[in-house]
Amino acid sequence: MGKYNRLDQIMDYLKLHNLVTVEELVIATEASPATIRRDLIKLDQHGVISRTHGGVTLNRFIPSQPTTSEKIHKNFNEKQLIADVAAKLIKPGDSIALDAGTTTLEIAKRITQMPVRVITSDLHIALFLSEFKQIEVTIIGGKIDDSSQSCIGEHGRSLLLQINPDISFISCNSWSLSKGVTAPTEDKALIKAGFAEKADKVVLVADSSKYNSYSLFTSIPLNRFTDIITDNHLDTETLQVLQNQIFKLHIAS
Amino acid sequence: MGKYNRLDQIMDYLKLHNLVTVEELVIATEASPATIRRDLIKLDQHGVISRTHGGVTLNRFIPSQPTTSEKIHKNFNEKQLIADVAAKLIKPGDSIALDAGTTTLEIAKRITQMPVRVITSDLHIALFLSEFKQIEVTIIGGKIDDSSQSCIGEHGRSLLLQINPDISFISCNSWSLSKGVTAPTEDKALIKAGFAEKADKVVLVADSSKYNSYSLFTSIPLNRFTDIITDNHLDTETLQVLQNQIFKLHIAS
DNA sequence: ATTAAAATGATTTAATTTAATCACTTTGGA
DNA sequence: TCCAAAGTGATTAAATTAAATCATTTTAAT
Repeated sequence: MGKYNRLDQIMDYLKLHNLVTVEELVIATEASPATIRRDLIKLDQHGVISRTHGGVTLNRFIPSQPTTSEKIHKNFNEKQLIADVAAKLIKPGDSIALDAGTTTLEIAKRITQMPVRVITSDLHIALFLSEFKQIEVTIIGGKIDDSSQSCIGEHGRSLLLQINPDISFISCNSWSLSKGVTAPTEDKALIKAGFAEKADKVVLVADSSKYNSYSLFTSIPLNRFTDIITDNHLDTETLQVLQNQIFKLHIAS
Repeated sequence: MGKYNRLDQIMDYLKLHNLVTVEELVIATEASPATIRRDLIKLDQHGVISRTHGGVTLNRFIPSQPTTSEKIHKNFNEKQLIADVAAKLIKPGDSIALDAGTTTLEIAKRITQMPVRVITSDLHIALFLSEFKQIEVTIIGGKIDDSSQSCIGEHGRSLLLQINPDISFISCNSWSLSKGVTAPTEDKALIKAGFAEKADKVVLVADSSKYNSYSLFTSIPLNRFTDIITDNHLDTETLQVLQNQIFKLHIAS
């Protein structure tokens, strides 16, 4: 075979096979076990796979104890803390909307034992939560955006505009007081805005490292939110400004 | 912890954790390694998990070499053969619709390297295919049915009625000449019917073991199909009858 | 063409996991 | 209450995997 590079070969094999042994990969790639192990160490460091003594899997975004690389790269702890605070806002019986993202996935992991109704644009969240009987899951539908593996487009947005959740949790890659929550594409911005449209409480979950950056499309002005949950790394100046806004500011720590 | 039975505890832990070691489960359940291994053997025999030397994962329906129990329980080989035939009907550039199910998932696994557009109601298929760059994926959206982890309801159906795929692949749990394709709930029947509505080719993929059984709701009459793909275990009498119908009968073997 | 650097493969050793066995405990009738 | 059966835990031996080391091959630049 060996038509393209071995790391891609390994990744493709993992995409097709769930749980895999080193030996399987040796056969699939026609490389030696030593080489495979070296490759797996690399992939592990990138955080895309999980390893145990005899097994390898693709990380399907359900990891709870994150790989070391994940901890380093993506301020994991802050997201955990933010999700803790967010989950406390949820009561049994609530209808909640979950935007796509890793922080909202963390929220999802905290409500598995609670009877709630969830609407989401995120395939991982939908699939994950659908395994728990107490939870009724709705996915908004539409074209799948590769990078986030979530739904975009008018079809899904129209559903968001028909539904009135108790709480809507919105994540973002960039937010600021002047430009609000912004998104890199119009599609994503429209979906995010949809999440903010009909909910009783509209909650932003965003770590401080994303504050004061922005993308091309403004999605939601900050004064649309009823609550903003972030971590304790904002400087005191910004903190004071944000505390005097219409929304309630929660500092997770 | 130990409030409910250990097997459920293990399953819940697996739902949350992707790749797991025996030792982790020992800690989570407060049982001995020996007991955990005995439990894992049971779960493996039921086909719900995969094991290697040091690792355990939940089967997330992407297995390619199935567990032995799967082979026995669910006429796996027939589905493979049917999917082989089905995949051959697909050309690069096609728009195809995939109903929810394991047979259609097998079809999905055969088109990962082909540039096609896919619309589906199945969360597993959507998530799986969204990992491949060549493929544009759309999910119909709506409430998630627990048992099949696929979308049901009017919202998704409305999208199906707006779209005109080249080929629609429909699976089923029961089919017969007199009652057509039937489904256990009205919701599921309506979605299946939606898949048959606008497609150029409408293809039934169904193994012979499901022939001449039926559920409560008729979804699609057989004469709506342009092609039916099944295995070679139909008796000669039925075979003759089915060969003289309006659809083209493919026997996978 | 030559050489240094990187990547790979093979071998041996160490670490880890599993399987098998047996003793002990719990459970559900008689 | 007693007993049999099933389930559980601990121990040891066997099997499997990973890590470390070194020789070999490939690669890329001069």
